Amino acid sequence: MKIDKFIDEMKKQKRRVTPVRKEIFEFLSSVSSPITADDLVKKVGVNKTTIYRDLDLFLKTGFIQEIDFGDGTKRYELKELKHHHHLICLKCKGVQDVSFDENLEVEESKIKKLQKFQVLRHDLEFFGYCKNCTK
Amino acid sequence: MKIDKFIDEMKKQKRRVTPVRKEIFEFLSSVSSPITADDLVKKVGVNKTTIYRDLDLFLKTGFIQEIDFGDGTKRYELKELKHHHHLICLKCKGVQDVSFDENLEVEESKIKKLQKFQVLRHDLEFFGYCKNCTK
DNA sequence: TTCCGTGCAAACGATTTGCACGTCT
DNA sequence: AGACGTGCAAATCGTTTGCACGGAA
Repeated sequence: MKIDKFIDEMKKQKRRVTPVRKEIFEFLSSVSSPITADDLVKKVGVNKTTIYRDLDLFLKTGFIQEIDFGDGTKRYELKELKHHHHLICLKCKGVQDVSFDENLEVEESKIKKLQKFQVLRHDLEFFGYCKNCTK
Repeated sequence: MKIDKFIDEMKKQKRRVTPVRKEIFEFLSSVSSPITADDLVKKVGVNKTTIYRDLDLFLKTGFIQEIDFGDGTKRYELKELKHHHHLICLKCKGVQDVSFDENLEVEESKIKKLQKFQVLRHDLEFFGYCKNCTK
């Protein structure tokens, strides 16, 4: 997402576009894998309370999404165009994206029908070894 | 799983089958949704350090699996016969199981071929509203 | 003036670690 | 004896809260 669109959207939602928020957004734009709050603290050099609060705001306003790899630390990435999942390397901890041509909607409609459960979203992560770590 | 099989397997792996471990196992057998370490502390009445250590052991020995719903607390359940996923209600926090007839192996082999990533396992959770909470 | 954004310190909740003691083999 | 199991207190780590200050609308 372009920073201009971010600014417009923030203004539309009556949120202040501060230098700190721009920096957080820019850093999120620059990375290719989900990052932790602590990554942001180190890179942006802002108090962690602010980082957590701004991440919270970005979640509410829909700019980012939260991902949980099950290691006790939440990660965040820009909510981009395409719905995708993650391949997480158990050795080097690297992350790649993967998208399916065929998605899980078929399963979700079955769930709705058979179990009367209304699915809003799903999280799917794959764990294993990446190209470099397989050897 | 029957307690006898648990005992046999523990012995086979040269682990001691203590009263505490039996209780933990029994409680895990009795519940229908994944439980937290704290649930066990309350129910079994054992020190939390012991709970965490025995859960760790059970993970290593393969009796249980860890599930992360992204709420900052890990949950555990017996590793049963059938691979399944969870439907998590955002309102009442209830959990149901769901299994697919068709699994994700097709996708996993594609991942292996296209991205040279060796998938060992995946985690898939669905979030939404259960029957009662939908109204 | 009244929100809103930020920083700092303290609080919190889940999990882990260090150490002492007890128990099974 | 020696390895393993448990309890207790303290430490750690990620995240949240309370409060004060400063700036923008």
